[in-house]
Amino acid sequence: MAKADGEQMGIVTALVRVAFLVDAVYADSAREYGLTQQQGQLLCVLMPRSYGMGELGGVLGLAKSSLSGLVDRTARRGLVRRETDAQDNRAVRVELTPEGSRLADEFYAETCRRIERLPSGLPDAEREVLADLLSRVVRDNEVPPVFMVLDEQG
Amino acid sequence: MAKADGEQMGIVTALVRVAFLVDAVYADSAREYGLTQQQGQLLCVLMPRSYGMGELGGVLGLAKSSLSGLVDRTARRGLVRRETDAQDNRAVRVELTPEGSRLADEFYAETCRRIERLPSGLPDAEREVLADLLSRVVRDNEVPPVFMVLDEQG
DNA sequence: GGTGGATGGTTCGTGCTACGAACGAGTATC
DNA sequence: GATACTCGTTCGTAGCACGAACCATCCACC
Repeated sequence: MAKADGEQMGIVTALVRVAFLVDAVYADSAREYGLTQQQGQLLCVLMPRSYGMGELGGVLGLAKSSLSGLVDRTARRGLVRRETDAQDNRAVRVELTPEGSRLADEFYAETCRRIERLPSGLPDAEREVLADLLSRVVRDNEVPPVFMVLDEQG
Repeated sequence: MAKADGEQMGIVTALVRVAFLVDAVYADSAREYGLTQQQGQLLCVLMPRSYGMGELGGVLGLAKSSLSGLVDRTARRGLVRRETDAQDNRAVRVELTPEGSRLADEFYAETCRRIERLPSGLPDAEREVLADLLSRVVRDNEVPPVFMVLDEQG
């Protein structure tokens, strides 16, 4: 059943291609702030609060050693720091530095502007439907909070 | 306006989190076939036809040097090969080997199965709406064919 | 209190991946 | 024939991924 403006792709192809698109926009936005995609992602996750390494690894889907490296490199940039956990001397909590928080805010805001443009060809009502359907997919699949909901900011 | 099962996130957050989800599933699927995400992506792009390096770089969004490296590593695996372009001796065309084609088919089929499960919590009608809306976002943003539409296969 | 297992995180080794600059071979234009 | 441009590779560099091994700390059990 071809649509007027070309054959419709299935849900699978549409999801993969949209993911590719979002990744590209996200990576371009990060690059503007001198960040890699992974560093940007780390900063975004840390915006609401600090995380332990175990939980952070779970959210980002990274092996422990990968996360140690990512935190090392980002800490070396002065954007995050490790604090000893008062309740468990084995653990550390990772949090944004003031510089990291400032950069995260700017990166997050700019990334929101860019991502927001992607569905701008849809009428408002359809964009609302899209947001609802995608939100339910996110919830059904228990996607971790890799990007803040807009009103979560301080 | 909170939904019954939690506050709805905006379109931006939903898009980013869905992309994160799809990426994770795609990477897991690739790993099952001994592929990295980028190698899997390369194989998928090459399924319909061969590509020149310039065009391939454009589709995948990679620098020329990055693509040379990716093709090198994948060729070393015996999954792709370079052919001299008959019309331009500077150029090469990259195509799947028989082994690469076989692996690409399996990887693609399995990835389709896994991605197809993601929106399975939605009723059929809503999934159809989601496919339509996402397809339009893909078209509006001129996303390159990084993943085949299902009926394109031979 | 001592012991053993589990947990939290780091280091190491290895390979993949990204980019810009520079380069060589081939093509197109004058 | 000379020059500019194109195509793709190589080089140098840095980031990033994982599993194995390790060390320090915590907790349960005796």
